[in-house]
Amino acid sequence: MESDILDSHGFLIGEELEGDDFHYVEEDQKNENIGPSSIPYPSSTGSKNNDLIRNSRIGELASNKAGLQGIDKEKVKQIIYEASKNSAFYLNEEKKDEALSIKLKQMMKKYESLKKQNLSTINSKVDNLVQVAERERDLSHIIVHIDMDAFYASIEERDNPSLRNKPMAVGDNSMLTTSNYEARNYGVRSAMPGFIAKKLCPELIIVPCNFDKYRAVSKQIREIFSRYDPDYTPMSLDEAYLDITKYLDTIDESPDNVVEQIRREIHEETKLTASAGIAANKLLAKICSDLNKPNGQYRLQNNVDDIMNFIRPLSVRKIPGIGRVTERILNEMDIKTCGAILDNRVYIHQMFSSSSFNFFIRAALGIGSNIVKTDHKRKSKSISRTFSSLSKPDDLYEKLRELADHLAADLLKERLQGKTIAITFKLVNFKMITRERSVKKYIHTADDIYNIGKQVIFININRIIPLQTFESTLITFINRF
DNA sequence: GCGGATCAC
DNA sequence: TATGGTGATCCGC
Ligand SMILES: Nc1ccn([C@H]2C[C@H](O)[C@@H](COP(=O)(O)OP(=O)(O)OP(=O)(O)O)O2)c(=O)n1
Ligand SMILES: [Mg+2]
Repeated sequence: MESDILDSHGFLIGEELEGDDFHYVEEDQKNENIGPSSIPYPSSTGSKNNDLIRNSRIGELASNKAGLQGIDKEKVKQIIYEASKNSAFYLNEEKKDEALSIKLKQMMKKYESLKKQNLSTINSKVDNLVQVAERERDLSHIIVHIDMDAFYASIEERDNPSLRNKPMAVGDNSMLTTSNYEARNYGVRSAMPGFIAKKLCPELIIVPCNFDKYRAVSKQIREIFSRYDPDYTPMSLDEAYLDITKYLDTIDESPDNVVEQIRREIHEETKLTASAGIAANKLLAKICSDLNKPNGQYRLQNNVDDIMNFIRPLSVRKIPGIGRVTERILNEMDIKTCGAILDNRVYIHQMFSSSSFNFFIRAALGIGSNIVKTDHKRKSKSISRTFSSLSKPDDLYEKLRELADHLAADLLKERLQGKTIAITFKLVNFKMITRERSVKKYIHTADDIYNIGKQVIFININRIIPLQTFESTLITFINRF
């Protein structure tokens, strides 16, 4: 029963590794071009379909993250929709949305039947599980999450004062990595195509990425972090967790003052601003770092009452690991806030896997990992490129050759070898196909990668053209030498 | 072990 | 004209 229906959507992504710590991302971006983006949010459902079980990725942008005071969210949605509709990208989003709606309907059937049942026996069992979770609460650490403000954009503004006080974004006409706060007032956001952003804000200035600069600044701020916690955990170029419990023992200062000082040092040494959250664990610190952004900080006291009062009214979407899809699933069950997660714990228990249940409950209780460590072993190394569509096998092989060479060079830098190779194809209709293959011997050379990739292409040639994006990943590592 | 989905930045 | 790149996890087979 656990979660037969909910099949795929993988919740848990971050926290649930929990016992240890969050995941961790190192030196991102290598791409020269422009790069970035992840899961675009494009469109908006300008066309109103009354079906509530539909609309996840469509719209929902104007998240208020930073401003949007004066702007009309509906207008923004409309403009994005007009610019997106009928595009291959948008059609694919609609298709994914449709598939999700079908799953949701199934889930709702189960949910409705649960509501009719007498769950009193389950009830006490679930309450017991909540108590077990509660026992894991640890309020003995002071954890800080630091997050630079509009990171890439702030660096570009710093280095080119003519960009200041104007709506500006970093990327190119195809994709933006981030925008400054002025641009956010127009609805311009990370992972938005530049050409759409310009419809929202015709005066928008778009500057190209300089990843080397961002990496250099990242190095600077990490050095500052190390002064306060040598074991700090970097989560990306602009973000890290620190456990300043020990540091506080060495001085007579409040957590707030220490964090003020960290942010001051960042500003003095980089001329950039950061925001921070201070709380008992990583989950809460992360949520807090967003509250007074930009250039602010927020302290949540290590106190159960304060924590519960803080988390109860929070939208589930604020929980790291609950994204667009999971939010929509929960909303279907009338669960919009963390408090509602607790209220509906029995249903959550019946609807989801036990690990998902634990993840939701812990989040709703404000319980999270407080383990902050630097050590990290990568589990995969990948390279991907998007290009104008290709259909001739030989062209695909040529692309594969380039990627294989590049990947092999990267592997060499870290002396890595692996025994599983994954090739991901993104078709021009944005459908993605992954084919993975394990080999007996560890591989690391460009030729090995190329030869395996070539077979994979050959076997799948009919379903992967015309091709738009090509990605090659090596997994299952051990070190060479 | 594989393939699709989700999530973060 | 045009919707990224990198790394990780979960679920159902
Ligand atoms: N989909 C994304 C999201 C972010 N980034 C890059 C650009 C950002 O500058 C940087 C940090 O991401 P954040 O989510 O912290 O966003 P910002 O720092 O830009 O803004 P803020 O933290 O003030 O909201 O990562 C990216 O390339 N692609
Ligand atoms: Mg940031």
